[in-house]
Amino acid sequence: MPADPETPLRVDARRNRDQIIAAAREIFARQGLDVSMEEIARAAGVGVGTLYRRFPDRDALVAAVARDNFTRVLTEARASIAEEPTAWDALVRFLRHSQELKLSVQLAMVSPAAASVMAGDVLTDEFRDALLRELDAVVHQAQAEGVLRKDIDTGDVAMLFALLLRQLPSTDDEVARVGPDRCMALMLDGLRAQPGSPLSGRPLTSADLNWSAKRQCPSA
Amino acid sequence: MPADPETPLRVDARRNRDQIIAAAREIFARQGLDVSMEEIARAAGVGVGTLYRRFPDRDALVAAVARDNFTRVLTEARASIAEEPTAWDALVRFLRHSQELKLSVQLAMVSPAAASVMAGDVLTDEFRDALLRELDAVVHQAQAEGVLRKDIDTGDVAMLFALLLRQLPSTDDEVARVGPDRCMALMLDGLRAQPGSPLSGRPLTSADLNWSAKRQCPSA
Amino acid sequence: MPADPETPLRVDARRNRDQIIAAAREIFARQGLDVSMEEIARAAGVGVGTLYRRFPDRDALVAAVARDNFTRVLTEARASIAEEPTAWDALVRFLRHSQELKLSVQLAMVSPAAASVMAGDVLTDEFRDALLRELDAVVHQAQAEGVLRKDIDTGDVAMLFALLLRQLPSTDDEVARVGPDRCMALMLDGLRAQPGSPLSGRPLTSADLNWSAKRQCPSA
Amino acid sequence: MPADPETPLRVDARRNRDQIIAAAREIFARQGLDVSMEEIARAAGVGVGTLYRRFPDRDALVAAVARDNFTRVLTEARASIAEEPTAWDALVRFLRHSQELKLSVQLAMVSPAAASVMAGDVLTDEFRDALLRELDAVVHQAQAEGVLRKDIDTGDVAMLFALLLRQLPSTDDEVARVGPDRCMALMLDGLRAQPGSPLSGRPLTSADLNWSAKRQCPSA
DNA sequence: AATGAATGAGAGTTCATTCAT
DNA sequence: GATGAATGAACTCTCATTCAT
Repeated sequence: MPADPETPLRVDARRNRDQIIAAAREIFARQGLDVSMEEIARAAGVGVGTLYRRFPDRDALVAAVARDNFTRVLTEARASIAEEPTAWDALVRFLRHSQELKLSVQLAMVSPAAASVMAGDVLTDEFRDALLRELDAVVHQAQAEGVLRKDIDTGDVAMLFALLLRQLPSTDDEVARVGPDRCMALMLDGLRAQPGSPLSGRPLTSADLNWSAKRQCPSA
Repeated sequence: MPADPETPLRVDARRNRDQIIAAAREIFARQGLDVSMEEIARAAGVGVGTLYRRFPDRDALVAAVARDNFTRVLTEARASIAEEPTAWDALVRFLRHSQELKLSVQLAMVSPAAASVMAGDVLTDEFRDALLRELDAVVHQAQAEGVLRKDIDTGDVAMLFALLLRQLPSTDDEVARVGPDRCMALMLDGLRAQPGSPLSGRPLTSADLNWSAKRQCPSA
Repeated sequence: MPADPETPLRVDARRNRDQIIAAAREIFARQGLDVSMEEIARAAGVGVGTLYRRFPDRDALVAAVARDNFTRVLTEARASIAEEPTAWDALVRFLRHSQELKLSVQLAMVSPAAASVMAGDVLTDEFRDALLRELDAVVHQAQAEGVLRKDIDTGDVAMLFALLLRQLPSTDDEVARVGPDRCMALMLDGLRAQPGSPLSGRPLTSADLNWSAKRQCPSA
Repeated sequence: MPADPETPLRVDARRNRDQIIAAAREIFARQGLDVSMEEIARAAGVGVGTLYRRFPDRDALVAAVARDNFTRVLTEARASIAEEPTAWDALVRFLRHSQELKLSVQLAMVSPAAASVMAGDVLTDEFRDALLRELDAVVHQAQAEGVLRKDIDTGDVAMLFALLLRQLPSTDDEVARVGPDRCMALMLDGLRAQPGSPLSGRPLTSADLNWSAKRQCPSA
């Protein structure tokens, strides 16, 4: 019993943990959150008992999957910024690549059930803050570059971006493939519009995005 | 003994039925489909038994709520077309007003669970087809008006529109109020962009949107 | 509200009552006791409310059906005795004709659920006693006639007879038609056997058949 | 993960399974099939969950109890044949001992509800066929021995025998004890009658007893 | 008096979680 | 440490019975 939470897990335990998260991510993405623990354990090739040894309850597993995904998104965001020549390019690449993460990220932010799970999770908050800091920088710089319209702020971009992070209603294969790309391109054109049409309210900043905080729904 | 389904319900039965659908719509919108029948019945002010007398099972209730909403959307679409001076205005008003229906419409098209319930429902198919016909007309006319970009088609508009029909991650009140409006305005600017940035694939038509048709997922 | 239970029902009420009993008899015979009140009411062409006005609860209906059948059996028993030349012939005819009543009579005596319903019902007791009195006479006289073996009594005959009052496992049509007849003939040969094989215990009299009395199963 | 159904159960699981079947047999015999799963679980000393882990649903439990009993009957039939000096003695012993199994066997063949559960069950069919083969041999040999009347066949014996496999209306203890024995003896005398009275139809063979086969009743 | 709508207790079944092996 | 068996609360749905129309 490692009293110290920092104590790294034994290799096999670590492997189990990873397998479970991977399996859960896959299944959550494919079928939504409504899966039994039994099924996740089976997909991960372990018994339920093992699953529960790693994650005290269902919510802990969901949170872990969500955290895992935030990390991936953050990593990708940083890579985009580091490797692309302009902030606008970084933003585009980030959005485009995050498409790949769509299936999993949506769970972390979209499902009301998942959201309530994440409420108040410290690690999640940190990740989100870090992500928003990066995004802030890109957005403001893209505006300085003159490509991104000036009457918006990071919050607006993030919201638009969040919309894309949902699975579209399934259609046939071709549409499923190009549809999201086309939507994104249309959105990017909207973000680039100069002059755009007047927007109601004020630019929404990253501070306006206290996602999932102050949640009160007790049951969901 | 009204064996005939056409036989109108008794007034009180009718009232109950309406209350149930209203309550279900409200709750589904707020908490998603994952609500117990008990809870819906309570919200509607009736007993579970009554709920089940009206709707043979959970799916029947979901389907009824969905159909109810399709009707509302269709009505609003037609009103927009009839009353607005230009097709573009009609499109904008439709999208804007459908915002109000957002909470409920999403159930009909977005949730995979709901989608599987609707699969093969004749009435739903009719509503969808009627809706797409109206949308087709508006879109093409708006392009003729020169406002809507030419490299897209009804399917693209509908997809973008469908994205908005999701509940945004809840934030504080002000953001929740203006956020969707701003997103929509940005999207509209994207749809209006002339010239827009190049889009991948070909314009998606209304025929590409065989939502929920030919579904085979056995489990969902 | 007729304070006097003797007050005859109005003609239409009477007709309803009869229709309900007839419908219930039919359905009970065909599908067993496990039928909803709704279904019985529908088969009788009345609403549930009417059914409940006539029979205060489910058990009362079952009891009424049972009593109705006892009456029929008793009538047939008396007719057999009156019209047949020998007691043995009367017995045979009675058993053979009661075959026709089988489907319904079994409910009154066979199903444990029904039995518990009948427990302590005064009218049922009277009918049964009357029936046994008739049977006693026939049995003893048939013994006096020298046809029926002497080492048995009415209780034995009744038990054997009760066995036949069950629906045989369904087979194909031909078997279903002749099977019961053959069984009965074999039983009659057993009853006629002179000398028969030794029987354990003592002859069972009609007094030994306190069917369904002193029942204690509370739930069934 | 025993995907293989052959994998033997863990000892404790096995013990629970047996307890459940035993409890179910007892209760079914006493009160009929109309018992709640809760009650069966309680009688077996386990939770409902355990019951459902072992038997996916109510029908599976009924089927398991039935199969268990067919095995017992078959075993007894074979022992009778092996150990008794004549076929007639084997038949008598079999019938007499199967009396003990009466309470449970009736479930397998008598209740219409149970019958529909067993329809198409392969194991049940095998057991029944094996049982009828044994019975065929005994019956024909007993006829060769000159004890059993010649105008009947296995089907007739089985039908008569099946009648006994029902619970008699309960009476007082003494009668309940000797009653079935006396009935059986009377039946045996009927089977032995030489010459017996003429029987309608033709001898029913074991092939006539396609119990519960080709069932099509969808509701029962 | 008749009808059928409403009710709610209870049955079958699932699944998150605990615990013996 | 891992496993999967056991548990029981919760959910969906049915039906005997009551009550407004």
